[in-house]
Parts: sequence; C-alpha cells; structure tokens
Amino acid sequence: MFALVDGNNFYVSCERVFDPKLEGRPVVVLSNNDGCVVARSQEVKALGVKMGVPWFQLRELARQHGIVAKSSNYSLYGDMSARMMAVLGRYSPEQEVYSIDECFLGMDGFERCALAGYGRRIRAQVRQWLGLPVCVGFGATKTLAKLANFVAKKRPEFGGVCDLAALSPVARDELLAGIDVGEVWGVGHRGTPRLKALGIDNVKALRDADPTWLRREFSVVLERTVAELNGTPCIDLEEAAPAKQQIMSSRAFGAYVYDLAGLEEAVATYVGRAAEKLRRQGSLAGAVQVYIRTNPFKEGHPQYQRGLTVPLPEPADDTRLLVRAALLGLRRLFKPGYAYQKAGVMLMDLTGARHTQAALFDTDRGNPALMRVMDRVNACWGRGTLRLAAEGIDPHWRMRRGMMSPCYTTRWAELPRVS
DNA sequence: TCTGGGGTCCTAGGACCC
DNA sequence: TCTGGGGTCCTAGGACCC
Repeated sequence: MFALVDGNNFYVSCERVFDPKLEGRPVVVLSNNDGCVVARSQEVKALGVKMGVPWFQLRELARQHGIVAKSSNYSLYGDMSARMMAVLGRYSPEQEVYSIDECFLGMDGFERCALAGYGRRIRAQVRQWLGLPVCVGFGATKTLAKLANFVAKKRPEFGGVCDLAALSPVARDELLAGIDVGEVWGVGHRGTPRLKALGIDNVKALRDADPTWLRREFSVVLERTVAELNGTPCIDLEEAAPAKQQIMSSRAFGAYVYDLAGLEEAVATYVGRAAEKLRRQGSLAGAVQVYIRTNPFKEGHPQYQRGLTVPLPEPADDTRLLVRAALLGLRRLFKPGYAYQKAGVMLMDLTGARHTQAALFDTDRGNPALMRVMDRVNACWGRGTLRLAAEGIDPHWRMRRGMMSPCYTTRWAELPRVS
C-alpha cells in the first residue's frame, strides 16, 4: 500500500502562508524571467488560465480580474518543501520525496488502520504546522495512489483524502469510468489522443484493456502502467534518491546577448552551478556539453541553435577544468550576428569518484582542496561569494525577477514581522 | 517587448565485433 | 543462382514526469 501526499497549488500556497491577503484572490507564480505561468491558484484555474501560458499574453485578463503575479522564489519553496517532507516523514518509516511538492509514503503494515482517517490526520497536521493545504491518496501501487490523490483533489465530497481500496468494486468502477484517461500517471499528452482513437477514453477502459495488445500498439511503459492500475506493483518506492546520471544548468537570459564575451560569462556561471551539484553528490564528469540558442518564438528573426560535447581527458569535478572544456566548446559553437536568448551546460558520463579511468598521459587533475574550500565558503556566505573571474561581475544578462516576495524562512533580514 | 528548468527511460538504427 | 547468426555500444529522438 502506498500514499501519495501532494501540496495543492504548492508555490501559490507558499506565497499565501506569509501573505494572507492573497487568500481568496487569483494568484499566479511565474517561471524565471517572469516568463510563463508555472503555478495557479484555484481562482486562476477557474478563469481558464492554462499551465505554461506566457505572462505577457495574460496582461489584459490579469487587469480585469486583479490577478496577482509573483516571481518564483525557489529559496522559499525549497525550504517550505523541506519542512513539509520532514512532517510527512513522521507518518511512515518509508518515504520517497518525488518532487518539490509531493512524496510517496510506504503504507505496508498500515492495512489494519483506517487509512482515510490517517490521511485526514496528515492533512490537518501539515495545515496546522506549516499553513499548507495538501491532499492524500492511497492505493495498492504508486499509479493507483497518484490516481487516488487526483480524486482527493478534484472531488470535494472526499474532503481531500481518498482511499481507492476502501470503495466497493462497483463504486470504484463508476469512479474510474468518469476520469479521463489522460489523467493517469504515465499517459501523456501524446498518448491520450491515440488511446482515445482506439476507444480507450477513461481510466476504467485502460485498466481493463489487453496489456499484450497495448504493448504492441504503444510500449512496455504503458503495459506497466496498466499492470499498476490493476494492482500489480511495477514501480518501487525509492527511498534514497539514486545519484544523477547527468547534471544540467541552463537559463534564459534577462536580456539578449550578442557577443562571445557575454556568453562566456554565462556558460562559466552555469558550469559553476553544475559543478557544485556534481561535487555534492560525489561524482566526476567525463564530458561537458554546452549549447546556445536564439529565441525560437521570435519569428522572422535569424535563428541559430547548436550544442557540442567536449570530452575531458580524465573525469573531473574541478570547476576550472570543467569551465575550460565548456568554453572550448562554446568558442567553436559561437557564430556572431545572432541575438542569443539562452545557454546551458550539461555534465555527462558521471562516475563515482572512486571508479575512474585514469588518462594515459599526464594531465591536470585539478585541486580538490580548493574546491572544498570554495563550496564551504559559499555554503556559509551564499552562492557565488567565491567564484571564478570568468563568471563576470554584475552581468547584464542576469534573469529578471520583478515581483519576488522576500525569502521569509532563509534570510535573517527578510524574516516576517508580527506587530 | 515579453514564452522555464530539471530529469529519466525506451526504441530504432547504425557501426562494429566474432 | 546463391550471401548467417549473434552480440555490444553509441547516438538521436521521442515520450514521459515535476
């Protein structure tokens, strides 16, 4: 048995905890550079605003309905998430943190307790301790727990908690027959119309479809999903997150960049970020991929987009070696005359620091002690306190965040005041 | 004027090996 | 006139998730 606990409109809810005036008002949270809508309050969803819509296209609607927009504040959401996960972890010996706003809990051995009541306790405690609304779904597989959570969210009569196994078979069938097949975890926006064309348009129909036939028509992935819908677990709980196989860092610029020097600063900055994550998980990178692109939405303007992978002579985690490789690649990619909108780097071929293939010839192995000092200073004094000169000073391409709330829970100077 | 940032897994096809 | 069988590894592209 699994539970899935998921924050409702998570980013918006985090904003509301510290700014109660936002309660009951339509609120959106925007992506980096205040680009698109990435979180919507219930009031905004009711207005028909879709996920991912560019904010500038909503200006008029926002004015009419008084929609409040906030820049995304990941320091705040990340910290609130950590607190929420700590509370939820008290409710089971097994927890998988699945994303910033949801986690699975292993419920084996809880069969004898009335799960719905347990779910209501979870909900009430998160609400009381953190001020965040969550919904809880229970199911015999992760896919079913996800589905139960969806029901808990969408059907007010469930009061935010749904245990699918507690329903009678008839009631369950009726419920599943009323849910669009596209809501199933693992059925995406491509698969949905294809399934519907074959006559499978609700969850019950998918559950009862022939798995062998589905595997032939679609993939082994969908076959597994169907098994999960039938109560056969195919996806395990992953308590400890496995080490990443690749680490990315990329950003759209706050303003177009035209020259190589600007791109070099950005790429060096992103490599710095990625290398920090790399060292935190104790890995070494075997290659660095770098890419740049113009704005694909800007029709009628010259477009250019290219990436390049630069192998390292020996796996490394020293920012300076990684930056050197990335800049080597960037200089080969760069073509003048374009308005660049985004750059990114990806650290690939990651290996554990203990299992590396040494280079045949003598090579620069970097300076681990220096990297440790850099990471410690930055952990203590804030990101970028100690960094490479190549990253630039006060770059003009830095992202725009015009509507950001304070970091209430992570900066002393920005603590909320109660008077 | 203005359109995000991370990830994973699977499959097909090509190159190569014996 | 006729040209095998069994593998691995790599890459690109697609689909999915949040």
